[in-house]
Amino acid sequence: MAKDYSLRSVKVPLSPSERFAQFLAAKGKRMTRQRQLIVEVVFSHHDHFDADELMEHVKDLIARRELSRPTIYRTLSELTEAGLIRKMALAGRSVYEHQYGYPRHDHLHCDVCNRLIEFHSSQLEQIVREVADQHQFELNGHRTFVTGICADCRRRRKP
Amino acid sequence: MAKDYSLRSVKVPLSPSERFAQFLAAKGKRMTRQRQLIVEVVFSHHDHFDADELMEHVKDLIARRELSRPTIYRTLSELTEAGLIRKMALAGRSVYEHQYGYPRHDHLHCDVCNRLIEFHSSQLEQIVREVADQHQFELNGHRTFVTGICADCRRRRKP
DNA sequence: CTACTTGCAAATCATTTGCAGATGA
DNA sequence: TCATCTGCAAATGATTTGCAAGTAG
Repeated sequence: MAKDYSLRSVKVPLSPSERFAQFLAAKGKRMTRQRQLIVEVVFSHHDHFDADELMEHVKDLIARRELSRPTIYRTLSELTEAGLIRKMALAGRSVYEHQYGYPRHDHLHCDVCNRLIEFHSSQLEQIVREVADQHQFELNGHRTFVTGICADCRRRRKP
Repeated sequence: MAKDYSLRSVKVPLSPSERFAQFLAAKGKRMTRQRQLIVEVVFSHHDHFDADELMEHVKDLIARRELSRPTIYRTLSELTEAGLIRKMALAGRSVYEHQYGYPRHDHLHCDVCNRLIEFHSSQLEQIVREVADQHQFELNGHRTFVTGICADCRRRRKP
């Protein structure tokens, strides 16, 4: 079920769910049926998603009350805390993406179709390092969103 | 009442309130006492702020019911639409900053004290142009947030 | 005049929390 | 066993909306 990966994945020693189990154990927390399920769904395809989109993927389970909204929100927080996924604030709601096993990157955001396109630039990273340095800033990371209109939407607009 | 401006301002033909009046007129809208007041408060000092902080600046007016929360929200949207201010999603809530009469810039965000520090890098802008180009993306703008720990907080931590 | 605005109260919307029963180590 | 979970229902908190009364042009 290969998707349109714009960046390659990175080899990791543990699967996301193993890595999550490890994180939970270190915190005295447990790997439950629900948490297991959520990691698997989240990592079953590379995509940007929000809580509602994830909800959509498991709506039958929710209907069967084998999973609930609060648990999804709770688990997304834990996955974020564990560094498996990354949370970003985009137009009101929270959007998540894979972080574990996936290289650092930034985003192009299409104002028309709302799509997020990934890119990586080591020059950009270099500049960020320099700027942090100039401000005696202890660098943790950065996020760049480039906004505009994607190639597809441009074509669609000017036929 | 000079603040710690990290970037210079830019000459503009109209004051923010004049510019706003013009925008409103073009839309068949009116310059009211409340809208006038809000532009003035917003542009009375250069700062990043959210709706609540603005509320705080005018709490006496709200108490006297010369102004209300909904009007503040409504006006912030209009100011954003008019391009006078810029809205950014930061940790849950919306944060605003001046755009009119103020040069483009990006931000360093301190994870400890939450402060936003502005910087400008034409190299960064150049890279963004190149990336957009490579993706046949019609560039509108970009936002970069560099996260980490600011100089003050580092000093405070390691004495 | 009269369409645009405002404050108020109530509605939204996404997300969070308290709690009693269920369950993983 | 029993502390950690879960689903439920209700709470939150920021922002938005419907509406009757006020006001700018």
